Amino acid sequence: MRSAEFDREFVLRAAMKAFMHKGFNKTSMQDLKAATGLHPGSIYCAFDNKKGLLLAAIEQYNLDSSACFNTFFDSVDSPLAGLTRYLDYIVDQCISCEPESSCLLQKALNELAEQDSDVQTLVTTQLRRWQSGLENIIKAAQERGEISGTRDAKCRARFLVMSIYGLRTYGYTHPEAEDLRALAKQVIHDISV
Amino acid sequence: MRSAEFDREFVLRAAMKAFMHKGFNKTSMQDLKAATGLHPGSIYCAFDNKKGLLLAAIEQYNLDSSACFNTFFDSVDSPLAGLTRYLDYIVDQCISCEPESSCLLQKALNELAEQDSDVQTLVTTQLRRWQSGLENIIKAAQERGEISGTRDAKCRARFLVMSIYGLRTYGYTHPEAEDLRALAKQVIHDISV
DNA sequence: ACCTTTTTTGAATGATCGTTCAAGTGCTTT
DNA sequence: AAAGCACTTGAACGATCATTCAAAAAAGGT
Repeated sequence: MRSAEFDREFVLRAAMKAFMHKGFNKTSMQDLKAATGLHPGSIYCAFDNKKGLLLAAIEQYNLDSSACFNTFFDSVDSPLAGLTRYLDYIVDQCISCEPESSCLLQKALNELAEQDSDVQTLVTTQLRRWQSGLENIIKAAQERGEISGTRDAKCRARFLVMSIYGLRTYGYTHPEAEDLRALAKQVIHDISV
Repeated sequence: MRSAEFDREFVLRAAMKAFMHKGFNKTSMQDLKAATGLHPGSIYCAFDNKKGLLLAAIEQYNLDSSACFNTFFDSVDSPLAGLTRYLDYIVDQCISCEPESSCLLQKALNELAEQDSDVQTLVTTQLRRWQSGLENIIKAAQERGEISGTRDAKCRARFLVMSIYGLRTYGYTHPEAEDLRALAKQVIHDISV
């Protein structure tokens, strides 16, 4: 046996960035070779094909961003404050206008979900996981009385996911800090009441 | 002089559909030839190149959907009722899961805005127009007392645009009528209060 | 130290891409 | 009716695409 030389996480993060910059179809194997440092043969050996690399990159994206997600709720203070910080962070990403700060799941969804059922299935699974993470936070906030119980947590989590999608898309055309922060603030308010 | 044989609107609507099905990059000139019935030479003669056809299709999309938009507010009854019907219509589109019912502006934005400034500029312009249309409706609703004046119309229009983006994206992963209708209902409520 | 096994390498492949162009076709004007 | 011009046609172009493969390199097991 001989173990692979390349660092899998490094390669997947590089591929992630490449896909976020140009989208799936516009990113060529040459681009991926340049970004990852892997020759075509190695990519095909490790990930089957270009789509396999995308699927692996999406999984890595989910690992990374769920780790990031958790940092907002690790500390001991209120879940609602965590949500507020989380939305602030997303607004920061929108303002930065860097393709690397966009959401790979959303990009893949818009470009490929209607065409490729593998991508559709994987992205849907990952997004459901994220939504249920949000649902738990909301539930905790409701138990603390920070968020009203007039609507159940699942419904509120759905609204939050929808709003974050919307915020990111809106940011593409209108990346102005003040307005995006006001939108985020209203989302937090509408979630709480 | 000799006038063009093809029906420009028909061609642009056909191209629209093709782009909505596969996205810009994945739609080949062969696809466009099949969809529009135009040979490559005619397309290049009339629209310069593939991107030119996309830009023209986006403009046609805007004409069509702003005409459609107006039908929801032509009648004499309340602007708020119009907004409700409009959101219902968008939810219907989400539920149908037909690529032709998606939003070309949103697709183009996600796939190309970060890469191509012509597309970015055109889409941003069109979206601003749509937003200001919504703003006028909201203003009218506020004058009638249907929507509270605690927040200004521009801010509410922004929130509505954001929510509709979000709704459409959310629909890709979760096209279930009941849940989407509940989300739309909450959006209308949050807009009004 | 040698042999097996696996990865890496990078050139080559056939397919398909967007685009061009010269010949053909048919209005429109004179 | 004839001539001119603009549009249509569809084959051909070079470029680039995702993918393959055989040779070279390197690690592990004995």
